[in-house]
Amino acid sequence: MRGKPTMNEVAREAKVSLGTVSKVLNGDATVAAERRERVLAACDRLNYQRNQIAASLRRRHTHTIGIIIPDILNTFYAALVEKLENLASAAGYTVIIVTTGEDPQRTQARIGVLKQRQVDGMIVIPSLDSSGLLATAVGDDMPCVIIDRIAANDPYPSVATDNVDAAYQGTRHLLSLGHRHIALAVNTPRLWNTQERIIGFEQAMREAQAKADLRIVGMTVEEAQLSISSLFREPDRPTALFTANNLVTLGAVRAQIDSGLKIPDEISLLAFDDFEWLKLLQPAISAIQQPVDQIAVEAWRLMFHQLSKRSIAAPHIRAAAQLIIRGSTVGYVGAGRKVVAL
Amino acid sequence: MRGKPTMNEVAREAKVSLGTVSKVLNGDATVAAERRERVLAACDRLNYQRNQIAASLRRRHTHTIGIIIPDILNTFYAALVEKLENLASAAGYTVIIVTTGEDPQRTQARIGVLKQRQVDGMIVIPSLDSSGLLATAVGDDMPCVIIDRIAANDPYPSVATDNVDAAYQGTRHLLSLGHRHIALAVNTPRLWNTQERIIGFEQAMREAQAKADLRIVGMTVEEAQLSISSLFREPDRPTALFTANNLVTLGAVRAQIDSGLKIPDEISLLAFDDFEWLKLLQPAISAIQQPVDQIAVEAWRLMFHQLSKRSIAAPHIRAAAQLIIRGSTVGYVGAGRKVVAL
DNA sequence: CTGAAAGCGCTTACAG
DNA sequence: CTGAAAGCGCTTACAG
Repeated sequence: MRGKPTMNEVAREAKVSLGTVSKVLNGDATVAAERRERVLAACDRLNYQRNQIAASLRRRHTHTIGIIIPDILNTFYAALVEKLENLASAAGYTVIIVTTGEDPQRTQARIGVLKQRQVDGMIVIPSLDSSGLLATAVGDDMPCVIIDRIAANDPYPSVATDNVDAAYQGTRHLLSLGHRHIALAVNTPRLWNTQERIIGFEQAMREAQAKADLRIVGMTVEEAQLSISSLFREPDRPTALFTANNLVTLGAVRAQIDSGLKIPDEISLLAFDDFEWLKLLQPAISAIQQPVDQIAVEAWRLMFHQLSKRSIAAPHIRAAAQLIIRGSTVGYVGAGRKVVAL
Repeated sequence: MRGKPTMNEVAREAKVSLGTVSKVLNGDATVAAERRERVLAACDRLNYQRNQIAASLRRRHTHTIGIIIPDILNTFYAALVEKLENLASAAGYTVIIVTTGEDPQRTQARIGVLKQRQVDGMIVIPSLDSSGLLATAVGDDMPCVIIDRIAANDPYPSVATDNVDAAYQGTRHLLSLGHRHIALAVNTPRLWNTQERIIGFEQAMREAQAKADLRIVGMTVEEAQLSISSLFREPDRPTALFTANNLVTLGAVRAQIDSGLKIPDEISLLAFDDFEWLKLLQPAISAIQQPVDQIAVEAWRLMFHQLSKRSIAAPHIRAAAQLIIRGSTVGYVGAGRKVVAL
């Protein structure tokens, strides 16, 4: 075997025409059984592998989907990607993953390479501040679905957690424990999903007439750690902290270790986003678990419908999150901290 | 703008020939400055994006690299991928990531799709039991580099942590604390990197004439947890546990929580593979940190040399790991446990 | 049911 | 320095 065999060589080997080989490889039923066998045997003998690039050029689609995420090291995105890859793969699609690092420039550049590679569609988690250029960068003849970070004016179908409700339920849980002063630590209100979490939080606090303490702590773990450390040092600090995403949670746990504050006695902690290691901490950290599988499934469905030019009934999907109660949010007894302080 | 503009349309717009457009877009210097400008302006006006599929078909390479890993949710692999993606991207390559889930069948299938997609090369972490079919699946005209899980008979260049030395150093550290009975918990000796870690461990133990206690605990966190839980219940259990990879570490920490054993007083813990959350546990867990960045850099270099048909001087690279000492491995005082038991 | 031929959108000798 | 033409390896009307 010298070089890769072409379809032409298979045709010669099987003593049929090039078009016939193509047809049997594409499952066209109009080929006589006997010739089909000859073709299959020839493919086998030559160890033939079809050149998808040539097929793609001719067919004018590549069976490739671009996935655009901020960062593959964030396990929330990694979980989404893993699920999407399986879904796509099962449907005969392959996936190209690119990361933006929250950089609008890089986002635009990566979208460009995806378009040059002629992806059939894109599934994107917009990077910070990129929602403006998204529509022009992606274009309007490109099937696209937005996940997780949805903006009000996105022209594409979308699927995300019902953030307002999730934050509302989480806050209600904290309130039910007797907390009256709760801080919500968020990365930045410039992200729509964060804004929604703020809305849910503030609504629950307003209804309970409790003190809503909103803290903007930054996009990185280090920034969050610093900011939350100083929050913990405030004389009138909250009795419960609700962290609005996984990076902030990481910062909060670090800050808690620095401060020596006891969980849940001195500070209750509730995390948005659930992870394996939250269960390993002592006490384990309560969390809002986002419906990652469901988001991936719906996103793929939305994508697949667009690829097949089928119409989409409900193009904006919100999936319910789940509150998981662990040791970090139990047994707060109201003014317990003050009693201890006496 | 209707449909995507082709290079032909750009040529017409710029009033030059098709070949001239191709030349300026490919940086060919033999085009008069004035015509070059016209072409660039036309590209701009039409918002032209080159069709890479067509270019790839003609050029007979795609500037695409396949990356084959067991699992994207494992942060060790994710970190490798992230680094490799950046390196490749900087060199004008795009990357297709596929996962094997440790399944040889799936590995073979995924390699097949990568070949059909005409990737220029593959960087692979072989899945369990796949090293036999790897050479035949990949073929010998495909540039390939193996990382992390190297087998003795791999015909490709490779880069990995110096596992023997890393395990040796880790074991020496435990011995220096006074431990005489140490268990090494491994996933499976069918993996070459695991075998190497066993060798380093056993060598250090032999030299110290201490009791080497090798435990095979399985590939999943759940299996490891079960197996280590029962280890912890043995009357004559070891005073230190060395976990040979990150999944086993996860199982060990779960088992430790179940057992209520105190770290480091009742059991010292040293982990192969370092992670953010190991620092957040109380006490923090000591770890062997693999040189992820260096592995990625060397792997890319090896790949790039093959792509450019340059010769490779040292095709089998071993990079040194680093021992990071934290609270889980301090102050063991020899027979301390027995004293407490009196 | 079968094969000859056109064409997908580029790159690349080649002749001028 | 420029353009006309061949060709990358397929798929797909089309005529038979």
